Amino acid sequence: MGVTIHDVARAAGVSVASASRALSGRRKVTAEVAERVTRAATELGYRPNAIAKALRDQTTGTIGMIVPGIGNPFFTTIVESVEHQLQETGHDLLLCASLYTPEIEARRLNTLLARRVDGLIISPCDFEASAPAVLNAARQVPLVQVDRYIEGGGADWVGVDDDSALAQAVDHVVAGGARSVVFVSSRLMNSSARLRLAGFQLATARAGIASLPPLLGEFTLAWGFEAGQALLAGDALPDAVVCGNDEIAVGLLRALRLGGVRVPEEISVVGFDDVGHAAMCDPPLTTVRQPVEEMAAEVVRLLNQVRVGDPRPAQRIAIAPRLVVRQTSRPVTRGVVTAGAGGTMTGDGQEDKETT
Amino acid sequence: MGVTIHDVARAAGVSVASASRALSGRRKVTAEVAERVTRAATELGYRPNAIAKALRDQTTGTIGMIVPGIGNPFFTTIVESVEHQLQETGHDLLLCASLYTPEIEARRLNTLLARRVDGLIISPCDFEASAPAVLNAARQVPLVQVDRYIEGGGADWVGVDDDSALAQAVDHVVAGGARSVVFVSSRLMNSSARLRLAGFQLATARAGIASLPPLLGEFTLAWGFEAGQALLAGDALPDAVVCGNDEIAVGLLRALRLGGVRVPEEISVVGFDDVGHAAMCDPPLTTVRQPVEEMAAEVVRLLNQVRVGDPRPAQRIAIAPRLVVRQTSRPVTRGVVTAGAGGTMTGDGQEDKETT
DNA sequence: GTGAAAGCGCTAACAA
DNA sequence: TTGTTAGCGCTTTCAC
Repeated sequence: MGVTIHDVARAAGVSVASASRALSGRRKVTAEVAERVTRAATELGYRPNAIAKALRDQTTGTIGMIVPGIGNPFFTTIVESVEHQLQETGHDLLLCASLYTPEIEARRLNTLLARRVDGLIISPCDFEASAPAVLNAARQVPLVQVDRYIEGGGADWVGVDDDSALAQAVDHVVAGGARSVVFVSSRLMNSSARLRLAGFQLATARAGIASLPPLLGEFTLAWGFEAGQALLAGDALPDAVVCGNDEIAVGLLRALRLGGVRVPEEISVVGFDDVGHAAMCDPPLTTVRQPVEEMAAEVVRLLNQVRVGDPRPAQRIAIAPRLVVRQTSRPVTRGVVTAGAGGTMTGDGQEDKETT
Repeated sequence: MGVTIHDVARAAGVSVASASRALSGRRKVTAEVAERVTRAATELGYRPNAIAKALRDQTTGTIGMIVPGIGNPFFTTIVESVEHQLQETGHDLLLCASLYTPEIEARRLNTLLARRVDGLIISPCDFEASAPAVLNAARQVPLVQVDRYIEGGGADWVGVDDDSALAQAVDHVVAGGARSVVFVSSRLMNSSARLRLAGFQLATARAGIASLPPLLGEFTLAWGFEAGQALLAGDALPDAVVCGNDEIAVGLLRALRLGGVRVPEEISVVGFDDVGHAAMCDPPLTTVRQPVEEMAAEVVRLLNQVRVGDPRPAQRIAIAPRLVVRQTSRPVTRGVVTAGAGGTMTGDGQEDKETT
């Protein structure tokens, strides 16, 4: 390291100001100077020091993002989409994981703030415990929550319309003949878990069917597997299971398979997210697809629009998801029209039937 | 933003130097001063500016990491492990994805270098095309490659011993009675694809069995599915398939299932990586587990030991992996001892049998 | 033990 | 158009 703009200026026989102007191209210099400077720069292997520029400009060209865990495919998808959206604005992404721990989350928030990120995107791990640190951060820098959010509505949020999602899932299994449905999801320490359970209960009530006690653990394969075993150990299987995410659904499917239960003949299973593996598990998973790319676009849009200290009310943007019908749910027996629900078996996701 | 150390110093009635000393605690100040400064800092909500500190110290406390794609679960696992290892050293991770594109990779490398990361961890997406940018970066800052590497051996590398891995996989299916084996993997634009194919060919030659022409596409579910269909369309199924990663294996399994082929009765399938889903697919996948945490530890160790400009030879560290036998491969019929290979069906990964 | 001041690399006033 | 210079916030000599 070590060749600075001074070195370039000296080599080109001009002042640092001219070198800076030539390099940035944002101010007029003679073609001659421009030429000499650029050549000197490449010859010396000059690399602009983004740190110095950031200190001078009071802006880093950096957006910080904190998600609970990068192991969860839903979060990696949303990270990818955000990164994709950020390309447009020329910002770099500083990604952190909170490991589902409010303390680590708060620490990450602090280091990102210390690094003077221009904006913050976060999916807070805990509905309550994450609140102080998130609100404090929102006071310093534009901040948008995605997917999960903190209590009190003090900061902007973009996510999925969980009520709509669960209504679609429940209505679908009911249309397939289910009369008893159980919800398998995460414990209620985060907003997603809360909203989805609430949406589920609303949907079952409206459909007039039995809502059995929910099984709440974690958003993981392991918990799905465990919950499946618990179901098998119970007196009678429900007609359908709706899951809080796809990981749970896949684990549950595995447990049911081991228990010799046929899906969807004996029981329907619906997931949530539509991660990559959903179309490749066996049978391919019927699930609610999150509109990840749209969510990411909204997040970035909101981030650019936020002004710290501006007392405008917090925005809340809930995007409607779409049910993707595959083969873990029984075909519709009445009411809803679903083209070719009993049709050919495909696993490549190309011929998924989607409700409209 | 905006409260600086000057503000703190003024509020505490001391000089900025004393404030700095008190805050960092790295130099002596009277208890009285320390107390006044810390109180002023908290009262004003002072946040040290890491950018200014970095400029002054010529070190950012930051490690840059570039992987081909964050959607591939193997890379997310290694990222998590690296992040975990970095906790110890107090460094933050700046994560980027190259999206499997050398041009994007080179750009990421440049912005990371501009941000003056203290070190670089990279899994170069292309064996050849990635080389110039990676070598150039290695000249500026400590750099360690992980998993994939560039041609010519010009930079340190930590990865898995692919020869050992493929030998274990091939020997295992051969021990189960396979006489013809096909390798399904990625095209040879990256080192992993090359090494694994080479390891496969070596292993089949040594085992004295038929090595059919490999099927090379991408490290994705979709390619695995497609390759499976190709296999089904062929004249005769091989006795076994060894895959370049687990994604391929899962996609392939799906295609075989749709084609009505029973695994492992009619054909054995072995994956590579042992990502989370491997234990939960159907049947649970026999695969070679990458020693990810050890790899991450080695990477970080190497990174701390690298000195730019130091002409020591490039290190190459290949860690031996371990075969995890689950249920996509036929039980051993002769030779190798594998405890309980015909035993109970479990899917939770707790009772996986591992070769020793 | 404390304070004044230099300087990290850069850009934008301000002058010329 | 070009050069000189101040200053972003911080830490660390160097005097005292």
